[in-house]
Amino acid sequence: MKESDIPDIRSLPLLCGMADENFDLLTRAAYIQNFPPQIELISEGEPSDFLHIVVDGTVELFAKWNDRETTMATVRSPGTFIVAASIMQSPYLMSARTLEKSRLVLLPSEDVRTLFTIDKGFAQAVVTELSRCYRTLVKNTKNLKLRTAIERLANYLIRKQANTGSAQSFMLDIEKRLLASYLGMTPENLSRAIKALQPYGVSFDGAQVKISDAKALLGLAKPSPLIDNAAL
Amino acid sequence: MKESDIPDIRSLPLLCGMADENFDLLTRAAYIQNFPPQIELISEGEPSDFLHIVVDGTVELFAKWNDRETTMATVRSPGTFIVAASIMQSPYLMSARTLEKSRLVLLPSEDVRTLFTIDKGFAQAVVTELSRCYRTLVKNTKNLKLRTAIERLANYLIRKQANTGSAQSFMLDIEKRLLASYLGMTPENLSRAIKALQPYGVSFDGAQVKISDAKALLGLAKPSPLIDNAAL
DNA sequence: CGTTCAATTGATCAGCGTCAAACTAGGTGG
DNA sequence: CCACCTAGTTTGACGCTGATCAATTGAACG
Repeated sequence: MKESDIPDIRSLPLLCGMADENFDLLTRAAYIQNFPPQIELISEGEPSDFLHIVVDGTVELFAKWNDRETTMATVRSPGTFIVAASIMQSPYLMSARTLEKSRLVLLPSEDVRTLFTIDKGFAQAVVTELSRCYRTLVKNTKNLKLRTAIERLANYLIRKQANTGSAQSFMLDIEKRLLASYLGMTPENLSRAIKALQPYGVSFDGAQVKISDAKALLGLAKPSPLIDNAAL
Repeated sequence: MKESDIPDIRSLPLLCGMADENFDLLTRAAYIQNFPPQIELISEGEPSDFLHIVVDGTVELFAKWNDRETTMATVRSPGTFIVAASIMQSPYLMSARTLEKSRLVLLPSEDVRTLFTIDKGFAQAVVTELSRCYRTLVKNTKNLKLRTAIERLANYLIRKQANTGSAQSFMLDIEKRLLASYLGMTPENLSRAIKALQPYGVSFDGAQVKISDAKALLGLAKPSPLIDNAAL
């Protein structure tokens, strides 16, 4: 790892509570790397050699069985993945691929386990991050199992609108095919879901979205903090 | 907590690595309780006051939204639930109910967080347990999203058979309606799945199951360690 | 201009839930 | 001993959700 990379990662949630001497130890063992989109970073079944931290970009976690494939979660900076596999010294249960140009830190799993026992701040950060991952997965699963595709889209738009200043109009910042995957549906189905939201005052013009009747959309979406609030 | 309860719980995976003096501290704060079947232990949205440990019995974790309900996981002894919520001081994301007569230990979340910082053995056990919960949820989600109802039943039967000595015939140890819920389907659908397995040499007589052509069943089920192996 | 790939649209189908009805088995009380 | 009740189970009919396949449109780019 180069000197110049260090400031970028010192402040990551997982590492900022760590004692300086331990952080130095870690940086000597860690890698930082840039990846183009659509690169498969890890494959399920492989031994978990590295804990991955997303510094920039987006990574999709997915799983396969018998020629079928499903998206399990999407990790954005500053998230991490495979904390659990690293801790347990067990094989990956999911594969990961970049969705866009991304920058990752790779920490050798062995060092993660060592640091966990010698650095209290890091131990605290690991357990917090692991809890966050667990709860994110629970919320994701609830979203998928309890809501229809249309309801998932409606809630996504409401969250997006809130994140972009609550203006009536805003831009989608990802391709629709990726959005479809992120929402757990096919691109065809997303097209239909978009049309199905028209009666609720939602109109699309390319990547431009306009919500003209927020109340009607809320009535359909029925957002719940126990599913939609990322901070919880 | 009574003196007589202590031996039962000293050896639980979450507690056995703990220093004696810390364990004593904990037992003075913890509760141990028996519950009849079908009792709702916690409800999603409530503050997470206690970490729960299943000493005996079975607990179902489920979630609701907008009058719909879905099973998220099933916890058997010696499992735990709501570790993540306890650590994060966040509200429960799932509700829990007993499926059968069960015996639980309740540890106040505040003590869990305190002990985590002062007892290394406990910290290690917590992070291991949390990782296990996470990975169990991932496997569960893969099972549900990648397999059809029939395939899930086939894999369940194969696992069950292995657990009961690999005999050709064995008994289901739970009601079919509970099995249906555990496998993420309706009782009606389970009935149909059972019939659909007949061509693969599986016959039911009440709770008695007979697998006459294990090879055919395996060909359908295609079990994978990354989904079906509880130890991974 | 063609080439390419995303996005849309329509037709069709598989999986599974819902509803209602029939069937079964295990108790209970006359 | 039998009629009756209840709850779990099974069966059939039906509909909804969403995937798949194929064809078309649209937009970006060399």
